Amino acid sequence: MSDSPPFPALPKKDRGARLRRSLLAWYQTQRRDLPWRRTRDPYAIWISEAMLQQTRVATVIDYWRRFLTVFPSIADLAAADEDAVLAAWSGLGYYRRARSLHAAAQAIVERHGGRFPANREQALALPGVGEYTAGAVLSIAYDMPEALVDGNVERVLARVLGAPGAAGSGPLKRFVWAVAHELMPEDDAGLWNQALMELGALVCTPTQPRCSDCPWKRSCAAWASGSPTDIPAPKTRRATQRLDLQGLWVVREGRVVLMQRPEGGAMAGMWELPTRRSEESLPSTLWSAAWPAGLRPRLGAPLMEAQHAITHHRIRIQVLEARVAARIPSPAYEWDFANLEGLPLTGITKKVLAQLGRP
DNA sequence: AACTCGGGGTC
DNA sequence: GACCCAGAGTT
Repeated sequence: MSDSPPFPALPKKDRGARLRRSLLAWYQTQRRDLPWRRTRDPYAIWISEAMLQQTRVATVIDYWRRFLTVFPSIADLAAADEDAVLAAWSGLGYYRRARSLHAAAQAIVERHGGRFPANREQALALPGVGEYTAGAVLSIAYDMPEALVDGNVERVLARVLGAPGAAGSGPLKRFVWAVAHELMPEDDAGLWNQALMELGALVCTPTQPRCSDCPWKRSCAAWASGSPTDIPAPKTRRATQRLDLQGLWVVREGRVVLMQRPEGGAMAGMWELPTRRSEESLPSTLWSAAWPAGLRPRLGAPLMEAQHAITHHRIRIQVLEARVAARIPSPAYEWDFANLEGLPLTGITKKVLAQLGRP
Protein backbone atom coordinates (compact mmCIF):
# COMPACT_ATOMS: atom_id res chain seq x y z
CA MET A 1 0.00 0.00 0.00
CA SER A 2 1.27 3.44 -0.86
CA ASP A 3 0.48 6.51 1.21
CA SER A 4 2.21 8.94 -1.16
CA PRO A 5 -0.02 11.79 -2.32
CA PRO A 6 -1.47 11.55 -5.81
CA PHE A 7 -0.11 13.45 -8.76
CA PRO A 8 -2.18 16.51 -9.70
CA ALA A 9 -4.23 16.70 -12.88
CA LEU A 10 -2.57 17.95 -16.04
CA PRO A 11 -3.19 21.65 -16.67
CA LYS A 12 -6.31 22.40 -18.66
CA LYS A 13 -6.16 24.20 -21.99
CA ASP A 14 -6.78 27.72 -20.70
CA ARG A 15 -4.27 27.42 -17.88
CA GLY A 16 -1.74 26.02 -20.30
CA ALA A 17 -2.30 28.98 -22.60
CA ARG A 18 -1.76 31.43 -19.75
CA LEU A 19 1.42 29.66 -18.66
CA ARG A 20 2.76 29.76 -22.21
CA ARG A 21 1.96 33.44 -22.69
CA SER A 22 3.51 34.65 -19.46
CA LEU A 23 6.65 32.52 -19.75
CA LEU A 24 7.30 33.44 -23.39
CA ALA A 25 6.91 37.13 -22.57
CA TRP A 26 9.36 36.73 -19.69
CA TYR A 27 11.81 34.79 -21.87
CA GLN A 28 11.77 37.47 -24.55
CA THR A 29 13.32 40.00 -22.16
CA GLN A 30 15.29 37.80 -19.76
CA ARG A 31 16.95 35.19 -21.98
CA ARG A 32 20.72 34.94 -21.84
CA ASP A 33 22.74 35.58 -24.96
CA LEU A 34 24.36 32.14 -25.21
CA PRO A 35 26.53 31.37 -28.24
CA TRP A 36 24.52 28.32 -29.34
CA ARG A 37 21.42 30.48 -29.39
CA ARG A 38 22.99 32.40 -32.28
CA THR A 39 22.98 29.46 -34.66
CA ARG A 40 20.45 27.12 -36.24
CA ASP A 41 23.11 24.63 -37.33
CA PRO A 42 21.82 21.27 -36.04
CA TYR A 43 25.38 20.03 -35.59
CA ALA A 44 26.41 23.00 -33.45
CA ILE A 45 23.23 22.67 -31.38
CA TRP A 46 23.77 18.94 -30.95
CA ILE A 47 27.31 19.56 -29.68
CA SER A 48 26.02 22.10 -27.18
CA GLU A 49 23.40 19.67 -25.90
CA ALA A 50 25.93 16.87 -25.51
CA MET A 51 28.30 19.15 -23.60
CA LEU A 52 25.52 20.51 -21.42
CA GLN A 53 24.56 17.07 -20.12
CA GLN A 54 25.17 17.40 -16.38
CA THR A 55 27.54 20.29 -17.06
CA ARG A 56 27.09 23.97 -16.35
CA VAL A 57 26.58 26.57 -19.03
CA ALA A 58 29.55 28.65 -17.87
CA THR A 59 31.85 25.65 -18.21
CA VAL A 60 30.61 24.67 -21.63
CA ILE A 61 30.91 27.98 -23.52
CA ASP A 62 34.67 27.90 -24.17
CA TYR A 63 34.71 24.16 -24.86
CA TRP A 64 31.91 24.56 -27.39
CA ARG A 65 33.75 27.27 -29.30
CA ARG A 66 37.01 25.34 -29.39
CA PHE A 67 35.33 22.09 -30.35
CA LEU A 68 33.56 23.66 -33.33
CA THR A 69 36.80 25.29 -34.42
CA VAL A 70 38.62 21.95 -34.38
CA PHE A 71 35.69 19.97 -35.81
CA PRO A 72 33.61 22.41 -37.89
CA SER A 73 31.25 19.80 -39.34
CA ILE A 74 29.89 16.32 -38.70
CA ALA A 75 32.11 15.04 -41.51
CA ASP A 76 35.18 16.52 -39.82
CA LEU A 77 34.22 14.95 -36.51
CA ALA A 78 33.54 11.58 -38.11
CA ALA A 79 36.94 11.62 -39.86
CA ALA A 80 38.89 12.60 -36.75
CA ASP A 81 40.92 10.27 -34.53
CA GLU A 82 39.16 9.42 -31.29
CA ASP A 83 42.19 10.72 -29.39
CA ALA A 84 41.72 14.15 -30.97
CA VAL A 85 38.07 14.17 -29.90
CA LEU A 86 38.98 13.15 -26.36
CA ALA A 87 41.70 15.81 -26.25
CA ALA A 88 39.16 18.49 -27.19
CA TRP A 89 36.91 17.12 -24.44
CA SER A 90 39.63 16.85 -21.76
CA GLY A 91 38.42 18.52 -18.57
CA LEU A 92 34.71 18.40 -19.40
CA GLY A 93 34.22 15.00 -17.80
CA TYR A 94 31.87 12.16 -18.69
CA TYR A 95 34.22 11.09 -21.48
CA ARG A 96 31.72 8.58 -22.76
CA ARG A 97 29.96 11.59 -24.26
CA ALA A 98 32.98 12.32 -26.44
CA ARG A 99 33.29 8.73 -27.63
CA SER A 100 29.56 8.63 -28.30
CA LEU A 101 29.69 11.89 -30.27
CA HIS A 102 32.47 10.50 -32.40
CA ALA A 103 30.63 7.24 -33.08
CA ALA A 104 27.36 9.07 -33.71
CA ALA A 105 29.02 11.39 -36.22
CA GLN A 106 30.25 8.37 -38.14
CA ALA A 107 26.76 6.85 -38.05
CA ILE A 108 25.26 10.11 -39.31
CA VAL A 109 27.69 10.19 -42.22
CA GLU A 110 26.89 6.57 -43.06
CA ARG A 111 23.16 6.53 -42.53
CA HIS A 112 21.90 10.11 -42.84
CA GLY A 113 24.09 11.80 -45.43
CA GLY A 114 26.07 13.74 -42.85
CA ARG A 115 23.08 15.64 -41.45
CA PHE A 116 21.66 15.15 -37.94
CA PRO A 117 18.39 13.26 -38.54
CA ALA A 118 15.17 15.27 -38.26
CA ASN A 119 13.43 12.19 -36.89
CA ARG A 120 12.95 11.14 -33.28
CA GLU A 121 13.52 7.40 -33.69
CA GLN A 122 16.60 7.92 -35.83
CA ALA A 123 17.98 10.47 -33.38
CA LEU A 124 17.39 8.15 -30.39
CA ALA A 125 19.23 5.36 -32.21
CA LEU A 126 22.44 7.41 -32.15
CA PRO A 127 24.87 6.68 -29.29
CA GLY A 128 24.75 9.30 -26.57
CA VAL A 129 21.39 10.67 -27.71
CA GLY A 130 18.67 10.02 -25.14
CA GLU A 131 15.17 11.39 -24.62
CA TYR A 132 16.37 14.80 -23.55
CA THR A 133 18.95 15.37 -26.28
CA ALA A 134 16.64 14.10 -29.02
CA GLY A 135 13.92 16.50 -27.92
CA ALA A 136 16.37 19.36 -27.64
CA VAL A 137 18.00 19.04 -31.05
CA LEU A 138 14.76 18.33 -32.90
CA SER A 139 12.88 21.21 -31.31
CA ILE A 140 15.66 23.80 -31.27
CA ALA A 141 17.31 23.04 -34.61
CA TYR A 142 14.31 21.83 -36.63
CA ASP A 143 11.42 23.42 -34.74
CA MET A 144 9.71 20.04 -34.41
CA PRO A 145 7.07 19.87 -31.61
CA GLU A 146 9.15 17.56 -29.41
CA ALA A 147 9.04 17.94 -25.64
CA LEU A 148 12.05 17.71 -23.39
CA VAL A 149 12.66 17.29 -19.67
CA ASP A 150 15.96 18.08 -17.98
CA GLY A 151 16.67 18.87 -14.35
CA ASN A 152 15.39 22.41 -14.78
CA VAL A 153 12.13 21.43 -16.46
CA GLU A 154 11.47 18.73 -13.89
CA ARG A 155 11.88 21.21 -11.04
CA VAL A 156 9.88 24.02 -12.68
CA LEU A 157 6.91 21.87 -13.64
CA ALA A 158 6.92 19.92 -10.38
CA ARG A 159 6.75 23.18 -8.44
CA VAL A 160 4.15 25.01 -10.49
CA LEU A 161 1.78 22.03 -10.33
CA GLY A 162 2.75 20.84 -6.84
CA ALA A 163 3.82 17.35 -7.86
CA PRO A 164 4.91 14.79 -5.23
CA GLY A 165 7.89 12.52 -5.60
CA ALA A 166 11.66 12.79 -5.26
CA ALA A 167 13.83 14.55 -7.82
CA GLY A 168 14.74 12.15 -10.57
CA SER A 169 12.35 9.43 -9.42
CA GLY A 170 10.48 7.41 -12.03
CA PRO A 171 6.95 8.53 -11.15
CA LEU A 172 7.89 12.22 -11.11
CA LYS A 173 9.74 11.92 -14.40
CA ARG A 174 6.74 10.26 -16.06
CA PHE A 175 4.39 12.93 -14.74
CA VAL A 176 6.63 15.81 -15.83
CA TRP A 177 7.05 14.36 -19.31
CA ALA A 178 3.28 14.18 -19.60
CA VAL A 179 2.99 17.82 -18.53
CA ALA A 180 5.69 18.86 -20.99
CA HIS A 181 3.78 17.17 -23.81
CA GLU A 182 0.55 18.81 -22.68
CA LEU A 183 2.04 22.29 -22.60
CA MET A 184 3.88 22.04 -25.95
CA PRO A 185 2.76 24.91 -28.19
CA GLU A 186 1.85 24.41 -31.84
CA ASP A 187 4.87 26.31 -33.08
CA ASP A 188 8.20 27.64 -31.80
CA ALA A 189 8.79 24.44 -29.84
CA GLY A 190 12.50 25.18 -29.52
CA LEU A 191 11.84 28.63 -28.13
CA TRP A 192 9.36 27.19 -25.65
CA ASN A 193 11.67 24.42 -24.47
CA GLN A 194 14.49 26.87 -23.93
CA ALA A 195 12.19 29.22 -22.05
CA LEU A 196 11.22 26.40 -19.66
CA MET A 197 14.85 25.57 -19.00
CA GLU A 198 15.80 29.22 -18.68
CA LEU A 199 13.20 29.76 -15.98
CA GLY A 200 14.71 26.90 -14.02
CA ALA A 201 18.24 28.22 -14.54
CA LEU A 202 17.59 31.88 -13.68
CA VAL A 203 14.54 32.04 -11.40
CA CYS A 204 13.23 28.66 -10.25
CA THR A 205 16.61 27.54 -8.92
CA PRO A 206 17.07 24.56 -6.58
CA THR A 207 17.92 26.28 -3.30
CA GLN A 208 17.16 30.00 -3.53
CA PRO A 209 14.43 30.59 -6.10
CA ARG A 210 13.70 34.19 -6.98
CA CYS A 211 9.96 33.78 -6.78
CA SER A 212 9.32 37.53 -6.72
CA ASP A 213 10.68 37.68 -10.29
CA CYS A 214 8.73 34.67 -11.54
CA PRO A 215 6.11 35.04 -14.26
CA TRP A 216 4.32 31.98 -12.87
CA LYS A 217 4.19 33.03 -9.22
CA ARG A 218 0.44 33.62 -9.09
CA SER A 219 -0.20 30.18 -10.57
CA CYS A 220 2.44 28.24 -8.64
CA ALA A 221 1.48 25.54 -6.13
CA ALA A 222 4.95 25.54 -4.55
CA TRP A 223 4.81 29.30 -4.01
CA ALA A 224 1.33 28.99 -2.51
CA SER A 225 2.60 26.33 -0.12
CA GLY A 226 5.03 28.83 1.38
CA SER A 227 8.09 26.56 1.01
CA PRO A 228 8.79 26.19 -2.70
CA THR A 229 12.16 24.51 -2.17
CA ASP A 230 10.43 21.49 -0.62
CA ILE A 231 9.44 20.54 -4.17
CA PRO A 232 10.71 18.30 -5.57
CA ALA A 233 11.68 16.21 -2.57
CA PRO A 234 15.44 15.60 -2.39
CA LYS A 235 16.77 12.33 -3.64
CA THR A 236 18.71 10.11 -1.29
CA ARG A 237 22.44 10.03 -1.94
CA ARG A 238 25.39 7.85 -1.19
CA ALA A 239 28.06 9.21 1.11
CA THR A 240 31.20 10.47 -0.58
CA GLN A 241 34.37 8.44 -0.20
CA ARG A 242 37.93 9.61 0.05
CA LEU A 243 40.60 8.34 -2.32
CA ASP A 244 44.26 9.19 -1.72
CA LEU A 245 46.62 8.72 -4.66
CA GLN A 246 50.30 9.18 -5.31
CA GLY A 247 51.58 10.17 -8.73
CA LEU A 248 55.10 10.14 -10.13
CA TRP A 249 56.71 13.16 -11.76
CA VAL A 250 59.43 11.76 -14.01
CA VAL A 251 60.91 14.36 -16.30
CA ARG A 252 63.93 13.85 -18.55
CA GLU A 253 65.21 16.16 -21.24
CA GLY A 254 61.96 18.08 -21.66
CA ARG A 255 59.83 14.95 -21.60
CA VAL A 256 57.37 13.72 -19.00
CA VAL A 257 56.40 10.13 -18.34
CA LEU A 258 52.68 9.41 -18.74
CA MET A 259 50.78 6.16 -18.75
CA GLN A 260 47.56 5.16 -20.40
CA ARG A 261 44.60 4.05 -18.31
CA PRO A 262 43.38 0.51 -19.00
CA GLU A 263 40.37 -0.25 -21.14
CA GLY A 264 37.07 -0.98 -19.45
CA GLY A 265 37.39 1.33 -16.48
CA ALA A 266 36.91 5.00 -15.83
CA MET A 267 38.57 7.37 -18.31
CA ALA A 268 39.70 4.38 -20.34
CA GLY A 269 42.60 5.04 -22.68
CA MET A 270 43.34 8.48 -21.31
CA TRP A 271 46.80 9.50 -20.12
CA GLU A 272 47.92 10.33 -16.60
CA LEU A 273 50.99 10.28 -14.37
CA PRO A 274 52.00 6.84 -13.11
CA THR A 275 49.66 6.51 -10.15
CA ARG A 276 48.90 4.23 -7.23
CA ARG A 277 46.72 4.34 -4.12
CA SER A 278 48.64 5.78 -1.20
CA GLU A 279 47.79 2.89 1.11
CA GLU A 280 49.10 0.28 -1.29
CA SER A 281 52.50 -0.89 -0.17
CA LEU A 282 52.92 -2.96 -3.31
CA PRO A 283 53.22 -1.12 -6.61
CA SER A 284 50.04 -1.09 -8.63
CA THR A 285 49.85 -1.86 -12.30
CA LEU A 286 50.06 1.72 -13.39
CA TRP A 287 52.80 2.40 -10.93
CA SER A 288 55.41 -0.10 -12.06
CA ALA A 289 54.13 -3.51 -13.13
CA ALA A 290 53.65 -1.96 -16.56
CA TRP A 291 56.93 -0.16 -16.21
CA PRO A 292 59.63 -1.32 -18.64
CA ALA A 293 61.80 -4.00 -17.07
CA GLY A 294 64.79 -2.68 -15.19
CA LEU A 295 63.47 0.88 -15.08
CA ARG A 296 61.83 0.93 -11.69
CA PRO A 297 61.67 4.53 -10.48
CA ARG A 298 63.52 5.86 -7.43
CA LEU A 299 61.22 8.09 -5.44
CA GLY A 300 62.17 11.61 -4.44
CA ALA A 301 60.57 14.49 -2.62
CA PRO A 302 56.87 15.43 -2.72
CA LEU A 303 56.28 18.25 -5.21
CA MET A 304 52.64 19.19 -4.87
CA GLU A 305 49.12 18.09 -4.02
CA ALA A 306 45.98 18.41 -6.06
CA GLN A 307 42.36 17.57 -5.30
CA HIS A 308 39.27 16.91 -7.31
CA ALA A 309 35.85 15.39 -6.95
CA ILE A 310 34.36 12.59 -8.99
CA THR A 311 30.70 11.83 -8.35
CA HIS A 312 30.77 10.45 -4.82
CA HIS A 313 34.55 10.27 -4.53
CA ARG A 314 36.82 12.95 -3.17
CA ILE A 315 40.26 12.40 -4.62
CA ARG A 316 43.56 13.77 -3.42
CA ILE A 317 46.80 13.17 -5.31
CA GLN A 318 50.29 13.74 -3.99
CA VAL A 319 52.89 14.13 -6.73
CA LEU A 320 56.37 12.80 -5.96
CA GLU A 321 59.49 13.57 -7.89
CA ALA A 322 61.07 10.39 -9.25
CA ARG A 323 64.01 9.34 -11.38
CA VAL A 324 64.73 6.41 -13.65
CA ALA A 325 68.13 5.09 -14.58
CA ALA A 326 67.69 5.12 -18.34
CA ARG A 327 65.64 6.66 -21.10
CA ILE A 328 62.10 5.42 -21.41
CA PRO A 329 60.88 4.49 -24.91
CA SER A 330 58.95 7.26 -26.61
CA PRO A 331 56.16 7.88 -27.40
CA ALA A 332 54.79 4.94 -25.42
CA TYR A 333 55.56 6.46 -22.05
CA GLU A 334 57.61 9.64 -22.47
CA TRP A 335 55.85 12.62 -23.94
CA ASP A 336 57.42 15.83 -25.13
CA PHE A 337 55.85 18.79 -23.39
CA ALA A 338 55.28 20.36 -26.78
CA ASN A 339 53.09 17.43 -27.88
CA LEU A 340 50.76 17.17 -24.90
CA GLU A 341 48.10 19.34 -26.48
CA GLY A 342 46.74 16.60 -28.74
CA LEU A 343 46.83 13.96 -26.00
CA PRO A 344 43.69 12.96 -24.09
CA LEU A 345 44.72 13.74 -20.52
CA THR A 346 42.63 13.12 -17.42
CA GLY A 347 41.42 16.21 -15.64
CA ILE A 348 43.70 15.68 -12.65
CA THR A 349 46.68 15.30 -14.98
CA LYS A 350 45.88 18.59 -16.66
CA LYS A 351 45.68 20.17 -13.24
CA VAL A 352 49.09 18.83 -12.22
CA LEU A 353 50.70 19.79 -15.51
CA ALA A 354 49.29 23.29 -15.28
CA GLN A 355 50.85 23.71 -11.86
CA LEU A 356 54.20 21.98 -12.36
CA GLY A 357 54.38 22.88 -16.02
CA ARG A 358 57.42 22.69 -18.21
CA PRO A 359 60.59 22.29 -16.16
C1' DA B 1 15.47 1.29 -9.96
C1' DA B 2 20.10 1.79 -8.80
C1' DC B 3 24.49 2.84 -10.24
C1' DT B 4 28.37 4.94 -12.77
C1' DC B 5 30.64 8.54 -15.02
C1' DG B 6 34.33 14.02 -13.93
C1' DG B 7 34.55 18.31 -12.64
C1' DG B 8 33.61 22.75 -10.86
C1' DG B 9 30.60 26.52 -8.79
C1' DT B 10 28.39 27.67 -4.88
C1' DC B 11 26.57 27.87 -0.46
C1' DG C 1 31.89 19.70 3.78
C1' DA C 2 27.25 18.81 0.56
C1' DC C 3 24.58 19.82 -3.36
C1' DC C 4 23.72 20.18 -8.16
C1' DC C 5 24.35 20.78 -12.95
C1' DA C 6 20.41 21.62 -20.61
C1' DG C 7 21.70 12.92 -18.90
C1' DA C 8 22.88 8.42 -21.05
C1' DG C 9 23.99 3.70 -20.69
C1' DT C 10 24.55 -0.49 -18.07
C1' DT C 11 23.30 -3.82 -14.72
